[in-house]
Amino acid sequence: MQVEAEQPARRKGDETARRVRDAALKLFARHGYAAVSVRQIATDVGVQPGALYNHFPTKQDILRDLMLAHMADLLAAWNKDEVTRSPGEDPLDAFVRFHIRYHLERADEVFVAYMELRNLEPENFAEVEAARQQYEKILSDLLEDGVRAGRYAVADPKVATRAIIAMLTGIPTWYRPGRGLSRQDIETLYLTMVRKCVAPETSKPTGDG
Amino acid sequence: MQVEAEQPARRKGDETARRVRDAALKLFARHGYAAVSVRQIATDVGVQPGALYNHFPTKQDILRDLMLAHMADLLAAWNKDEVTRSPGEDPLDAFVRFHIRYHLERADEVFVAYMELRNLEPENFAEVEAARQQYEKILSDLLEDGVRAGRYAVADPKVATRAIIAMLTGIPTWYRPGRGLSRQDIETLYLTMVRKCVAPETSKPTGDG
DNA sequence: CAAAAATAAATGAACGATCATTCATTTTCA
DNA sequence: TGAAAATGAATGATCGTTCATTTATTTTTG
Repeated sequence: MQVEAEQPARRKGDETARRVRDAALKLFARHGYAAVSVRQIATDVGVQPGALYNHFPTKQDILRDLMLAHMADLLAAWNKDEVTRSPGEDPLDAFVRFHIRYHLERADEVFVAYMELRNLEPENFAEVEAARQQYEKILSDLLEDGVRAGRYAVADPKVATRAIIAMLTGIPTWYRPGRGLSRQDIETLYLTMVRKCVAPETSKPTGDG
Repeated sequence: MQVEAEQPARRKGDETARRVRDAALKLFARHGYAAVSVRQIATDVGVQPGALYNHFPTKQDILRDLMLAHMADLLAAWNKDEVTRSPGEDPLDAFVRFHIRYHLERADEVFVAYMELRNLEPENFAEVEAARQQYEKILSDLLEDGVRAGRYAVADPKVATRAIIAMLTGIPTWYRPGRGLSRQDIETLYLTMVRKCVAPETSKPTGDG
């Protein structure tokens, strides 16, 4: 007898693996990888602990899976954004908008990907780190191009990249959609700040010190 | 407050407690609170696990101690900075310089204070959070004053506060003194970016989007 | 100042609980 | 019917913490 309506066409095993990922993501985001037990994940999935090992060899592999998938999704989403967007748009504007939207949509993934780096075994860390650098390179290339073209002015594009990404990635740590500012407000505010930050025509220094 | 009139003078015991804090700070910064065992801390201190409980009632209290002390030190350091600095200096410049210097000097404390918030029990979290908001208020007050005086222009000082602090606090996650840029270089680069970010005279928008 | 009493700190061994993981067996389902 | 999935129980290891006892230091005395 069917307890719940399930999609009969879908392979059940894939379904469980997906639910493991979902449960682990939420638990890791809330409590941290090291503080979450395999038993907690299993309980959330509604299964015995041993059953998880039909889908993931170890707890570490669940984390690895989540983080690599996140980085791959992020890069894929950027590539898709690049081809979809209107050709005249300023690349930095596009990046900022993309980054904010993606990071607000996938807050848990982003949070885990940042916080749990140190809990990755070395080889897994190296993979994730490579993807992270790939993503950073998008912005720094874009800044370097803009500097060459005279559209932006930054003394050190690599440092500016770090600064901008830190600024944007910090948003999900405090912003909760639905109360106060809208997503659009956030986009506008940060877009303005980032633009000014790299603007070629500096306003004069405050000059009273 | 509580009346602790008789202070038992400085004893050797304080020394062990200090070593526990030092060891715990380094271990928590490197591996995370949840991933570090009391036994590891005791080993680093050079003592048996049970001996730690002569100085801290629980593992949680070690974390609480580290985080509250960090926040208190941070606020105290700012107050000291405020009275020491030259009176003509722009307050935002002073804040940025202070924040960068302090956060580069105390990288482990800062990292733990940020990463381990979720491992604090509720009442401990509330205390730390209150101090954090107090520190944020320094910058947002300063921005609001500057906006009123026309020295800065930011649409939302609270958001700008978050953005600037995220940007600056991100520095210790990638910057290692001694190779490449000097601390002075970092200060200059970030000071320039922050100034531009809040500058009252905006350069014209890039205008091709 | 030295002996005795009091206090503090550290030891070493243990506590029950929980950890990630394994596995023989049973259930599920194409 | 056969393979994948889940169970339920167990593994040894490690977790934070406790505790009776020993060792070290400080305070109180004569």
